[in-house]
Amino acid sequence: MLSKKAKYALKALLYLTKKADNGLVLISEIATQERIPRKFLEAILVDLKTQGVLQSTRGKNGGYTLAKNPSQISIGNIIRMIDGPLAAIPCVSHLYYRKCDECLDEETCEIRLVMKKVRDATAAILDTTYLSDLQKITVLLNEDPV
Amino acid sequence: MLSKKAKYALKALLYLTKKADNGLVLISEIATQERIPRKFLEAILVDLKTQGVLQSTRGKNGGYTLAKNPSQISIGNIIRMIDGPLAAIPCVSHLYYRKCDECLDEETCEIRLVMKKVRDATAAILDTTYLSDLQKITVLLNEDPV
DNA sequence: AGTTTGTCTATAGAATAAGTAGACAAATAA
DNA sequence: TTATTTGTCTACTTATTCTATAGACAAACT
Repeated sequence: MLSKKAKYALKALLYLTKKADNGLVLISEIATQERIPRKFLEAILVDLKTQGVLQSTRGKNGGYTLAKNPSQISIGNIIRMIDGPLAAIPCVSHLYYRKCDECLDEETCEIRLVMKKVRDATAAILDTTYLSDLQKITVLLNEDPV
Repeated sequence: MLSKKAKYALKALLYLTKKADNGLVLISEIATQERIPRKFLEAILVDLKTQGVLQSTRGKNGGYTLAKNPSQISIGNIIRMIDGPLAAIPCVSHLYYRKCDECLDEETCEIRLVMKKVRDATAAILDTTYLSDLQKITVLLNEDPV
């Protein structure tokens, strides 16, 4: 399961993608619009800033904005930043590989084989879907039929 | 992440698949061979029995065995029995559907769209892979080259 | 100097995961 | 019938992670 934290991160980034041309956006605006607990969101945004996807300024007229082009921020990486590995078991993760505790022989582990397939299928989707792609979808859905 | 419980369940079922022709298998044998805490495994097996994939008898010469053909028990359903939905967010689950708390409009939710793709890709793999398929893999790997 | 807005540190409460203990019930065997 | 073996049930405990909140602090602007 995706944590609420990761979901909030995605919502916030999507919101900032929408508002990308309007300059800085207040934490409290994002919180209200996306129904995210303010203080919780605060921590998430600081995290995303540290990871390099967000920029911020303090004081009057301050706020948050994307630090990169939305076409360079993949959904896969956002989830990794917050929740860690996409893989369901550590031994098939690419970036967070870890041996499973009880596993005797990784090479012949059947569970590993299926889970690797699942991880690869998941990564194939999430690592090729960017904020900009999702943004387009909303734009399309919001367009009034001619 | 797959819970340890689900992983233990898979390991136990795979072990029983291997031993399917040898009649009943003791909990303690599975626990030792697969390095699973005995008491914890006990609870898992009772669970799997309730769900209809295992049979058991008590007393001398008792133990556990599969209640169905390994070609009828999919990895997807085993995981569902123990961990619940395969989907990363409740609103894209088929069997455990639930509206997301903060979601204003499910129809236009971009996160939902990507996560649905991921869920479908995952289910496509896990619901078409059966214990018998994984069993074959081990058999192949264990065969000595001619 | 005052106001606005993000930042940092600490903590708390709830839920879930992981594991343990011990009495109990059924099947078999002596 | 009694003893032994093996699964079952109930109740905890412990640890970890998730979700969220409070409040002091720091920078930017007016």
